[in-house]
Amino acid sequence: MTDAASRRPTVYDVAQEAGVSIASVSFAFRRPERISEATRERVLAAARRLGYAPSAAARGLANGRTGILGLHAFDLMLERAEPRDVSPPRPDARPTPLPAGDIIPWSLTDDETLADPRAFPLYVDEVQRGFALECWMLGRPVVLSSGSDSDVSVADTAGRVDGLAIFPSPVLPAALLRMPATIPTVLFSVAPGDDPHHRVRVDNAGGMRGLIDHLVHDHGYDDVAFVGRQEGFDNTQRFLEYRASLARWGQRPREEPIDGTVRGPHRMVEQLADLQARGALPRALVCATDQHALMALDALSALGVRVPEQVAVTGFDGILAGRLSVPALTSVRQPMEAMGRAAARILAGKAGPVPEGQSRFDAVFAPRLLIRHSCGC
Amino acid sequence: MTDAASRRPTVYDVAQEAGVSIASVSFAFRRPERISEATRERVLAAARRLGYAPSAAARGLANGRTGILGLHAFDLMLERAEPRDVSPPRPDARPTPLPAGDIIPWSLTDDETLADPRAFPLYVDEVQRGFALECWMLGRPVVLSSGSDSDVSVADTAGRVDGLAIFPSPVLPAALLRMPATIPTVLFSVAPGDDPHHRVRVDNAGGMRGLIDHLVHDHGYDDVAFVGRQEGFDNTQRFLEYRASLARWGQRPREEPIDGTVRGPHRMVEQLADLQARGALPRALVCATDQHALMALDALSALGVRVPEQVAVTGFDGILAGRLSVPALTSVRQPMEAMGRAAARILAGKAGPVPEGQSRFDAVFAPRLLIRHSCGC
DNA sequence: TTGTAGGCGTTATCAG
DNA sequence: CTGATAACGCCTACAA
Repeated sequence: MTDAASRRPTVYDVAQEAGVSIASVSFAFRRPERISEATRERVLAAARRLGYAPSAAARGLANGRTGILGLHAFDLMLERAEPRDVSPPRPDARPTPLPAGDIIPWSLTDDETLADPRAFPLYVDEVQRGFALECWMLGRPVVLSSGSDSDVSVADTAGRVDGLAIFPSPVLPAALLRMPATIPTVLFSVAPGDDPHHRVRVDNAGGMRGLIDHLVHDHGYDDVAFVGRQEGFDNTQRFLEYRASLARWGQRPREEPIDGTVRGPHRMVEQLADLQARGALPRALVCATDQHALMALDALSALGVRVPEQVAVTGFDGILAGRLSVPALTSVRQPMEAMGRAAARILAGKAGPVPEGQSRFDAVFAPRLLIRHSCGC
Repeated sequence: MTDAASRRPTVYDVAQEAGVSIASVSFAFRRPERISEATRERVLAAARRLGYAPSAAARGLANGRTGILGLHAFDLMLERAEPRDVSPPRPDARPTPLPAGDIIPWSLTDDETLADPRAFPLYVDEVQRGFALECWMLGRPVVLSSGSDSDVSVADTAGRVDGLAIFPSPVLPAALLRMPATIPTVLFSVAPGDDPHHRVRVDNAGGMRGLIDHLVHDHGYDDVAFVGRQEGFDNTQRFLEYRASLARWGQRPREEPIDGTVRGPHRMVEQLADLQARGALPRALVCATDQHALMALDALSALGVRVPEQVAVTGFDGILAGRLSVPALTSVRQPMEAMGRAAARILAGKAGPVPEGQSRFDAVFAPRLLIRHSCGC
């Protein structure tokens, strides 16, 4: 029969090959102690002979859990493909044939980003790495998924895992609505709330406070502007604490923050040029994220403004690229790896008991001021 | 009944809620065209109300494919955790409780690696990123797994995916033996062979040739030593071509290469110190990988040897850390992202037809000489 | 210690 | 267009 040859071998095939029942096959893999050494050997040998690997799908179905932890990010492609041609995910994508020929020349690899730190690793990547690392220590595979907006991908991923961590996004609330309520969830960088989801986030206020204190107290700057839109929890918190901290020092923030976002259109460059033309550049630019700060650095450089002599610039997050910019970026670093690990531990149920009087975790990590040169130090 | 409340909702629950059969529920999600708009709406509404998400396990079981692509690395923990306490994966790990308190202080995060490029991103990470990126474009989730030696983790992962890409390892051959033969596999950086696995690799010889030519022809170095053990396909190929290229220039390689490996004990530092003591340091050190080269840089620096004035050093791979070292590392960069993407496309069946007369893909990518300062430029 | 049988949640087939 | 019903491959009482 062509069956056994072509099909993926199953417990039945192995059982037959080994001359035992399917239960023994199953036991051989999952309950070694409940079976005699002899039959176990026989089963394993048969399995190897047949090239048998238990189907995770079937197992997942049978015992109600997949054993996998998931990590989902929205619009990851958009975020990453920035410098290139952005094409949205398309499952039905035409085959992009591998270039023919013996050796595929560099020019066909479109790998122009020579380890470009502006594109990788970013915040998401470091958190993801922590998540993956912890999962590996826990001996669990990780599923990574990405999808946007109205996409069903979050729900789809939710159906594959025992627990899911999710990066922030404007469309997150909508996505959460169509997620099964039964699966444990960790939300990164999302405002605390009454929902049943765990949180892992950073103490934005504390970080911003330390930064402003440094700029105002140590450097004596008296005209500190904010760069970045109030979009998302992190950025908003940073902006609010920027204002609060300035107020604490008896300073008034600029009327309107400088517009900027990492994705999509903004007016950062024009606004900066405009301010320069009017001789009204702030003494310091506190940016919502490192990516904003790096853009500001570029813009200022294009305008011939010297950093930090004329204008100081600071970031937030502490991504690697900030170490490489000129001048090196003063920033507030998040313990991204630790945050990713925490999420994984929470989902795996290895994060200890939920704190007294709380229904879920809300892990707030302290960031750390990273003083480099762009602040004037 | 407590059933419907606690359990994860299934098609049956939705069907009941919507007053249709389970087939209609399934169709509502998978075959929208084969069902009336009205019932479809009704089903979707019911599903949302119940917080229903289809179980990927059940679907995978039913139609024989999971829709996931996998990427497996051996001993990833060991490779990564280098500077820290290395603890092997242990699924039964004791809970590491999240630190208590309002805000988790930095000191408890053990996140000392301030975006340390020596630890991340490495070769694996960039390939992995390419793999993930391509999967996202294809609309497919990725599962990442890691495990060592006699571990069943490769086979386990194989049971979860429709296709699996695997990083090289000394234990790879053994692991492949207990893998189901039915699932498509891509091997990174492994010697071509008769097995049914696809290959994605780099043209080590071409890269090394260009590098040696530069060192010998452009710089006129006449005493070029190799650093690194002949372990694994890449390193061995590099070593072999190092010798061949030198021979082509009429030079003789040193008797024995300088011992070094990224993991495990080696004698690189002692050997270097020894050579220095004897006044026999080579003029140039061609290292098997960037990580070897970075170690060599450290060692030479400790010995007070100036690079590149006294000894030139080169790497291979082109990881980000090489851009940050002092002096910046001359290296041969692999198009890692492109390699990761290629692997994903092959597994997804979107890499076009297998070349004439071949039974599987063997994609060999051209690397690119990255001239920085450590060679003397 | 080993075998038998039922169930896990979907999809697909085939009637209606 | 909709509804029964039979796989799909594995796990696990329960029985032998």
